Amino acid sequence: MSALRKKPQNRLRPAAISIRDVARRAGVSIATVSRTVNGIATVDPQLALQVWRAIEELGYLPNTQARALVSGRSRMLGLIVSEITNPFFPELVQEFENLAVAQGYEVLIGSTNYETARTESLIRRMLQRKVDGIAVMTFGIEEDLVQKLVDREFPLVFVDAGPNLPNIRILKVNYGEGIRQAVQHLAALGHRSIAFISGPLRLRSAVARRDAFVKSMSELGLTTPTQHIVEGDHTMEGGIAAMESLISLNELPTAVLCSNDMTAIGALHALYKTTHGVPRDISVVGFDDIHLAQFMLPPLTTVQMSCKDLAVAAVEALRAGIERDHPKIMQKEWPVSTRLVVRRSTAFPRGTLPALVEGAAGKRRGINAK
Amino acid sequence: MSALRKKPQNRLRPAAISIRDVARRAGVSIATVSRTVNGIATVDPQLALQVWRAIEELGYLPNTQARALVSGRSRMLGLIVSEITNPFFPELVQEFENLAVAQGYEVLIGSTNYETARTESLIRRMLQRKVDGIAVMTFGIEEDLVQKLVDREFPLVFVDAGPNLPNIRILKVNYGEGIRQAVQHLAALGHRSIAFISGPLRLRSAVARRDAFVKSMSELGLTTPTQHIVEGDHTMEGGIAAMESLISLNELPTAVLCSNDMTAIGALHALYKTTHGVPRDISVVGFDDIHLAQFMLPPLTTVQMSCKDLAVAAVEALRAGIERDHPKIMQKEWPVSTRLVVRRSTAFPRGTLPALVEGAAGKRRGINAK
DNA sequence: ATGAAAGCGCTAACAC
DNA sequence: GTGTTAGCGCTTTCAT
Repeated sequence: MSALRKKPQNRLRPAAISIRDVARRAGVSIATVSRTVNGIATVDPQLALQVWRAIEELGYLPNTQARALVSGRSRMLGLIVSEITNPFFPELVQEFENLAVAQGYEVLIGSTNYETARTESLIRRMLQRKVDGIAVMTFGIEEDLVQKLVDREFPLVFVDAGPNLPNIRILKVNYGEGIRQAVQHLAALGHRSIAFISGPLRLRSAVARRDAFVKSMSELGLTTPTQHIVEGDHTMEGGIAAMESLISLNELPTAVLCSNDMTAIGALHALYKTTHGVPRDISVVGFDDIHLAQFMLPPLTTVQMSCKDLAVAAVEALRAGIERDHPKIMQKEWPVSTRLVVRRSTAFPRGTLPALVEGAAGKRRGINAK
Repeated sequence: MSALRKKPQNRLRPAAISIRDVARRAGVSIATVSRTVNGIATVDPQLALQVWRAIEELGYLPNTQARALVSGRSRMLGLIVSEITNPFFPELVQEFENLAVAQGYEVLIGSTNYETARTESLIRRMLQRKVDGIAVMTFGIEEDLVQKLVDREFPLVFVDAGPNLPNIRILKVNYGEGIRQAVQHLAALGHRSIAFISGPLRLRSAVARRDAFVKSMSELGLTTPTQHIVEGDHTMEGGIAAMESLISLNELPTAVLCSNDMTAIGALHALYKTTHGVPRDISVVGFDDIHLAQFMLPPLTTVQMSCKDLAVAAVEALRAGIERDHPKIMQKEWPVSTRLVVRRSTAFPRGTLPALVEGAAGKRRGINAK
């Protein structure tokens, strides 16, 4: 009874159809099956046909694990985002995934929730699953966590900034572009007192957005008092808190630019609660242009950062790091542009002539118009 | 030069630290390393210590692919959702992922976008990656796609309905509960003419929600004319269209219950565009209670279906199908409850005495109050 | 053009 | 209690 026993069958599920079954059925060796499946040109067309038929009949699916084990490549990409529940990220995930799948990659997603421990375990898990590369789209990450990844000489993509190393590629978002358009739009309407609700300032991308705002303002000869730059945290709750602190000020701004759309939605909500009208009393501008933005009340004027562009750049940059024959293998920086989308949450400032005329004509209505 | 060559090094990245390196460093066999890593009790504590130290020093991470190959289990769970960009799903994904990771599983996510071809490729990819089980949380899926999965005798979880087979577990959402509360809440406020915007009716869960509404209405002796039940598609755009068709009717309802929150947000938007006030003219109720719901203008009254509960049930039901020694291995149906959350988008119907009193007192403000 | 065989990193049976 | 060893399913030499 001992010499005959071959397969111990201690596995939990019955073994699936394997390459050997196909080979037997097609009357060829497993090498030929492998070659056929991988589209190696030297296989006799006749044999290839037999193999494909056998595959069809048996419903064979190559075992990805085994393939990965022998090839050293998993064809999986890691995608790390800040918070999957921030609507911007699902949109990004969707685009990223579509592109990755089209290139034959699977995507492992993880959100850091801004927690270091969580991020660490995320990275360890992805490393262990042998992803071929990781895109860190958190718009900022703590430095020593970066180190963990960098040490592995492993294809990586960061947004905005990252160590200058051969395996690292950076997506350079041109915040200036869109934010300048936003500031100029507000200035053209007549706004002079424009506040800014930033993201969490330990994230470099949040700093970059704030700096772009300050720069655009000074280009127009406008300054922003310190108390008109409030730190938020890129959530609706943070937007509410920041807007409330702005409202409590003696000098209320006539417009507020937010570091992302969730913050802007929170600001809208805070204004609603305190019976301030948007855009009648205060104009609000967001950043990201999430799908939801156009459905806000009023529809949100916002700076669009295209998820599609971001995802395309991320996937291509990763592939450039992974695939030996990628055309842009040497490209380190991948540009992403931004632009303003004007909707209904911005208008002439309160008390100005155009605003009064508009108000009388009743053409533009903010919410809470009393 | 031929007899000596061992490692062909044709792989793309240098081979990582393997179990053999650890064994060598710790001066033990690879079996001992394996036992140590897997927490097998029979290992000598002294040796175990040496092994752990070696692991530490080398930064060894066990290769998940190899583990999966030999054990026949990948410790990956598939999670299929309808649309990752519908905010309900990221919340679900988040909860699901947290639970799965806590149990040592990784999650492969896919959204069908209601496309059959996409769903098919999704299923094939997950099968090929050898996930240990799949939770299909699309709230309805086409029957022959189900078949593809069912045939594989593979742990599966569906929502609401699915084939009665040993490997399949069903999450039974108690729609009646929350929807009855919603209808009774509206009826208590004095609403008699309540419309319903459904989801896409080819999805069984959408039908279940509509039926729960009709049943709750008839329990109160209320009927809903056919034209007051409009089919949406669980998107904001669909909610807008459905609400607009409702508005164009001769007999405008005083309240609208929606099959999900996105539909309700669309409805809010449509009402805003046509200068109808919420809740002054029309009360709106959503379903799901996504995080965003409380930040809508006005904050949305909605039926909460807890993501957490849903995720807990899904992960546990999957584990019951995967793990031989799971306590609830025989449980086929996993209940999930729903309940009403009252916010500001519902009020007394227009023209009724309480509404007039409220209006005069100015206590409750809807948007667009003119 | 095809097949035989080595071996990817690991687990588990078996021998000691 | 520990080591030796046989595969898991596949790709890729190497020999034919």
